[in-house]
Amino acid sequence: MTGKHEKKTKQAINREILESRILRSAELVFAEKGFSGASMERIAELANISKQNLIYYFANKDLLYKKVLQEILGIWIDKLQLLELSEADPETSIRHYVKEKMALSRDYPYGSKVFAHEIISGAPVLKPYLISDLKPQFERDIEVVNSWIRKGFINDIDPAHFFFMVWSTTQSYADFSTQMDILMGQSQLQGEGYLRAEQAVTDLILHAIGAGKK
Amino acid sequence: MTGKHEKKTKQAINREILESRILRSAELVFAEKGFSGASMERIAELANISKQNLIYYFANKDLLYKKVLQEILGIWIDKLQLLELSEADPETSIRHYVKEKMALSRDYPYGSKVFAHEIISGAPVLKPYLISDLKPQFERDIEVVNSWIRKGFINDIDPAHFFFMVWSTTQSYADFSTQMDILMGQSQLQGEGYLRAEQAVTDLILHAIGAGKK
DNA sequence: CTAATTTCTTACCAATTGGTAAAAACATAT
DNA sequence: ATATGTTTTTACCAATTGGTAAGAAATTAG
Repeated sequence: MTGKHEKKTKQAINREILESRILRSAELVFAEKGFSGASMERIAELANISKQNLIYYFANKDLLYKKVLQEILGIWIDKLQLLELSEADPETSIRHYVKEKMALSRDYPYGSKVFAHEIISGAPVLKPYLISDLKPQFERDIEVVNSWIRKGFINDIDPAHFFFMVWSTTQSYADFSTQMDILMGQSQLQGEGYLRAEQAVTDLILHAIGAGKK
Repeated sequence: MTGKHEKKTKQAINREILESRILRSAELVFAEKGFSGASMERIAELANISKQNLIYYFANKDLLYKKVLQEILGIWIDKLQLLELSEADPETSIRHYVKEKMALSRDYPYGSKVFAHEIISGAPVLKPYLISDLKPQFERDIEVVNSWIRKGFINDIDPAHFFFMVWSTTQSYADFSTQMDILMGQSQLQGEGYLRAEQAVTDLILHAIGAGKK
């Protein structure tokens, strides 16, 4: 009745801990260097184990990379299809959507960067997923926006390009944080500053589509 | 009187041709793999010369990478500071700015990707330039936008975040083209389709700041 | 035509890469 | 306590990496 965790041995517990520590290290290294630039040695070093021991847990680099991408996607998939609640009015939906996306950029910046490297490099690993999972969802979301337009809730915008704008803008707070930190000063994007960013982005996007003016 | 090209030997001409062929090849490889993932061998292969011969023209990988970045920046710097013409009204200025940025993404997609890899990786090479060149220009441009706000030409937006939105949106048409091609179909972003993208982005951005409504 | 210079090729090389094989150390179940 | 896994270490290795050194080939200048 207690699920599958009746008997968790010391080994099993340590394994979980170590595997997630490895995945975090891998995420960091892949975020900084991309797939080809990342080295197993460096990932092992960050996880405080030997390279051979790393390979014991993740048999090869491709597999480790896929696991990292998979983990990120697991988190993103939910949040990326927020327009499920299509019955809500545009302003509420979009506010929620942008907030969630900005939270992802703040809370999982390394994942976002791994993702960005992968797409920029031509999505060699992610392409199948983009086709099978993201595309249908994208088309559903476009339909939601189109219905808003038909009902006169928002301007007659191009939904696809609108989504591209929202994605790239929100994601840039993770991917291009280096540039932003330099231009604004690092402190400007921490804590309260990040809230201000969220507010600014939300306002710009709501105005862009003419939402909330009935 | 004819400048410095009175006597261009066959060698000098070939050198120029070959060097730019190498730089184009390098741009491509760096765009796909980032700095660490790119190999001199692969760059040489694309340029149809031997690795050793490549090294004869560009003594090492760091130097070649810097040259590629430098070349891109040379093109970008001009176009990135379009708000020089601050006497023009906001709508005209922004239309021009977005058009130029979209043109850069279309005409120099590889350069844009190299740039993106570099920034995502923490801008190890570009950081000094960002501080010394981009930042002052950024602050001037922010002042221009602020003056528009004071004059009541546009909404009371946050200029910094507005620029981040314009940059990330326009640049994503180069960096994330793989994703867009999958979602929209490749043909949708070629020729006429790209013009539609430009129009959509311009409209969204103009509405976002409330320009052109006097 | 010859000497000087530039370009390209051949032959290497040390360091790093991802990965294998096997035995030692450790933990668990009976 | 011992047999049975599990985890970690030690010892390698072939392939690729960026880069050097030196000579051959081609071009240019005098």
